Amino acid sequence: MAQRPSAGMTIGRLAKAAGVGVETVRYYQRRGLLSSPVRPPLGFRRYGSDVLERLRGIRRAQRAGFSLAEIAVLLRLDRMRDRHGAHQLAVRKIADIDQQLRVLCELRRMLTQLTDACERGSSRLPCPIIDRFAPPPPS
Amino acid sequence: MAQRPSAGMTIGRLAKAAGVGVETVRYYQRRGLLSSPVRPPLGFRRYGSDVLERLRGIRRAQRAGFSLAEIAVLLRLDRMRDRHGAHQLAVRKIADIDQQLRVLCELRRMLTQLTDACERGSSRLPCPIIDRFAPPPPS
DNA sequence: CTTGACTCCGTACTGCGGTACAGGGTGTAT
DNA sequence: ATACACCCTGTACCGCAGTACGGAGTCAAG
Repeated sequence: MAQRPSAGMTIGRLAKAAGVGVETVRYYQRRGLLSSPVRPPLGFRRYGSDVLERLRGIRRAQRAGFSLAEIAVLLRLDRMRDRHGAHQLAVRKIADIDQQLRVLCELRRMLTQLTDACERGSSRLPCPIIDRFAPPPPS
Repeated sequence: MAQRPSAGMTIGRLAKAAGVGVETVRYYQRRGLLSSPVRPPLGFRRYGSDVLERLRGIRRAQRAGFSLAEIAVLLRLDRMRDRHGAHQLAVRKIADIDQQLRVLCELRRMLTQLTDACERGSSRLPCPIIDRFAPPPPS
C-alpha cells in the first residue's frame, strides 16, 4: 500500500479528463455547479472521481440543450430527489426545441425560395436576395 | 403647398414606424448599417422614407437569420451590385440552418426518449433525466 | 412662456458562457 | 537546488444585439 502522492486529481487533470479548460471548471465553481474542495493549508486542491462524474454530467446536460442556469435547477431537483420537477423541465425543453424547429424550417423555406429565384432570374434583374433585404438607397 | 414643418421624420417617429427603439436606430448607425443625416446647426436630424425602408430591410434580413455583421456585408454587396456574393451568403446560411436542424432533431429525440422513460418507469427508481444528467454526489 | 415630450451624445451595463491575464505560491523531476 | 509546469486569486475582457442612463439642448402646444 504505497501512500498515494495525494488522493485525487488536481484541477488541471480534472479539466483534461472532462475535456474542458481549467478556467471552465473554476467558472462552474463560481456558478455553484461544482463544489470546490477545501484547500489544504499547504498545497493544491484535490478532486475525486465524483467531481469528475458531475462535471461530465454537466457537459452532457449542456449538449442536451440545457443552459447552465437550468442545469443548476436540475442539480437542485436532484438533491431533493424531485423526479417530477426534472420531468417538467425536460418537457418544457422539448417544447422550446419544437418552437425553434418551426422557426428554422420557415426560415429555410424562405431562404431557399430566394436563392432559387436568384438562380433562375436573368442576371440583368436585381438580385431577389438583395432586393428583399437591402432596398437600395435612393441614389 | 404648405411648407412642411420640416421634411422627414425625427428619429423617434422613424423608430416607431419600423417598430424598433430609438436606441436601436442609433446602434445601427454606430454599426454603420444606417446613415445618419447631418445635423442642422439648429434642431434635430430628419429622416426620409428611404432610411425607413432600409431599416425595415435590416429587420427583414434579421428575421431571415442574418446577423448584423452579415447584413453589413449584404449591404456592401448591394452597393457593389454583387448578386453572386449575396447568393453565396444565402446558400451558406441555408447550410448553417440545416446543421442547426440536425442538432435540434437529435436533441429532441434524446429528450423525448428520456421523458418517455421517466413516465414509464416506476417512481421508485431514480429518474432517468436526473440520472443521465446529474449523477448524484457519492454521499 | 412654461411645460412636457422629444433629441443628442457619450458611456456603461445586460446575459450567456466562458477566456485571458497578472502576480503570486507550490509540486515534482532532474 | 533549480527549473519548470502547474495551481491560486482576482479582475478584466470577448462577441452579440441591444438597453439604460445622465445631463444637456430643442421643439411644439397650451
